[in-house]
Amino acid sequence: MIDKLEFILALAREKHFGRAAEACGVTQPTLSAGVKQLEDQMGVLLVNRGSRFQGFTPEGQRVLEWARRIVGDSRTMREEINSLKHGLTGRLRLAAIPTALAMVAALTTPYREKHPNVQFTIYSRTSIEVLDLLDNLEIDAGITYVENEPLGRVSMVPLYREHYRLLTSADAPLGNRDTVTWAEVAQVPLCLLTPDMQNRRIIDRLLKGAGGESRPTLESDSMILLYSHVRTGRWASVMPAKIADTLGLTDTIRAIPITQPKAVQTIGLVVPQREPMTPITAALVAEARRLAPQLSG
Amino acid sequence: MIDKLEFILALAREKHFGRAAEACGVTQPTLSAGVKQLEDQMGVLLVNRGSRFQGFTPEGQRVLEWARRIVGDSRTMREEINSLKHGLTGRLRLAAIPTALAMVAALTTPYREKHPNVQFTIYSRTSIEVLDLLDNLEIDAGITYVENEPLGRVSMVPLYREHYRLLTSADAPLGNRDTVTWAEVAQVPLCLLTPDMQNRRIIDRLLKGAGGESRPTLESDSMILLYSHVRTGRWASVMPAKIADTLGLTDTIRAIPITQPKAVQTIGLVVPQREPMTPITAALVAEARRLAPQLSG
DNA sequence: ATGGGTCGATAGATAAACTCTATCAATATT
DNA sequence: AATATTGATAGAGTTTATCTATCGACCCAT
Repeated sequence: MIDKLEFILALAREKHFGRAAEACGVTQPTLSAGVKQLEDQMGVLLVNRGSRFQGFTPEGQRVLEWARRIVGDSRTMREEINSLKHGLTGRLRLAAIPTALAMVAALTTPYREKHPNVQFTIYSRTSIEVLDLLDNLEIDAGITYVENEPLGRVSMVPLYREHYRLLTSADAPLGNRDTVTWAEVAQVPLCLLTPDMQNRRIIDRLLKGAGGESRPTLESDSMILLYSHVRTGRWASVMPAKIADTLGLTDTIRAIPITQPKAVQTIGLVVPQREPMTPITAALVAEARRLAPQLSG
Repeated sequence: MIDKLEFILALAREKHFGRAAEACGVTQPTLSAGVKQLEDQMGVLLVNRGSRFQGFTPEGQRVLEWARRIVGDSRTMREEINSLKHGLTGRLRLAAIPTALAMVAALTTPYREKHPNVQFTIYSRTSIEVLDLLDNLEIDAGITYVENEPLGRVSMVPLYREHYRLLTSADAPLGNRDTVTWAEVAQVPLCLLTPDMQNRRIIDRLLKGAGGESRPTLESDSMILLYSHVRTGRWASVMPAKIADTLGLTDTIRAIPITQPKAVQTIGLVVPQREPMTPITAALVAEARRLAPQLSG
């Protein structure tokens, strides 16, 4: 029964019988039969079909909600029992927005010291995708902005606040300054994240607010790519202080605080709002709470 | 998978493989195999056996907790989907303490007017049994004392307060009084509920508190039996005002308020503390909230 | 001790279910 | 109109589930 509910979850995120089946490790007829069996048991059509997937019926949407809950609980149960026997083992699946990736190590390192048998899978995703993955039980926790997007049925632990820096070569324009304003930054050609990233949208808003415009010379969804360009000394970028510090400054590259306005965004750990949490997730939340005071600033 | 969890629930309440199997509608080997399969999947022993059931292991107790939740959720899901399609249908299983039985009709009658397709099963049970049945998902709601027993993971809606009356023939001693005290009641030979009923224990306490002793001439677990004896005019009893009124007074039988102390016990509706409730249960809670103000006093 | 009774595990046969491959009909896409 | 994609269906093979019958361990009475 529970595996049939997993079919529903897979169908919800893949919106395609074939791919959903593949994700569940079964063939498409098997998944179709499973969905049909659920429909028979409930006595209601759950999925609108017209030779292709056309979303869920109202009843199907309710079943989907319940499936999230029941499947989640059954996984949590397994994990909890396993922890009772073997201590904390298994895999912690985490997704973080690119600008937060650099601080993930601050969470995983002490975590691993306490629970050496837990393995990690960490995805780099947009803030919206992080919440999606959480909803679909594809990750155990996310690290993202906690203020802007409407958070659904999740709990959050604030971790730190983002302060922005202009990364630029020391001999470039503004390169010798101790602080710069957003208005000044708006004059510089920048390397920025792609617009599907919330960080980019925040920076766009700040630039526009300072009377400038966002016309980045180069866009990417990879922080490493942005940074490697800045390292050449011929490009500039705007990054949160945390990641700028982590990536390390050379003698030629400077990270100049941007003031006026001194923008801050809160980044936090987000986990499904369910009691009790899986032991693996609970341990991460504990770690986040421990870490938050040190990071804050 | 979920049906295996139902095996665990049945085993928890029957404490016997054979009876649990019967309760699940399967044979004993089937239930044994189901439990073993769960144990294999979890990789842990769940049940202590020594040629007979000896309770759950610590892991088994955790699984039991989860089973309550997961099985409950899956039933709620089915019911909710069914309600979406056919309106409120199905069976509302209710258990009430004997002294509250008379007021159940005040709940079921308006309920039935709004939801004519819901059927009722109503058990008369002790207050402890009511909570047990709730825990084991054998009933949807209970009506019992809400103050005395420690209530577990349940929500409650207060319904009314019990005031006690001496039921006695008009020509018996005290029969002509407008009020009596507990001390006086203690002098009368009474018909009372059996001591496993909390109502009896409360009355015992009150009698003892008034310097008397509880030596009922007749005990029964049936209010009808008690009342039929009182109706002969040769017996007396102590009952809550609600039930005395409902049973109806004849010209020869009087229900005399007992004062000093004017004892009151709150009776309420108890339902499993789970969000969301089954539609059938939610409707009952709504009815209870609507009814409570009228009943109070 | 010994024998009847109870309880849960086990074996083997049967029935039910599940899942696969192959294919079809309906709809999109070009 | 030709082709590709999508999900449903048919049929075979396998797995899983359930039953009946029986066994061994334990309990309790004699």
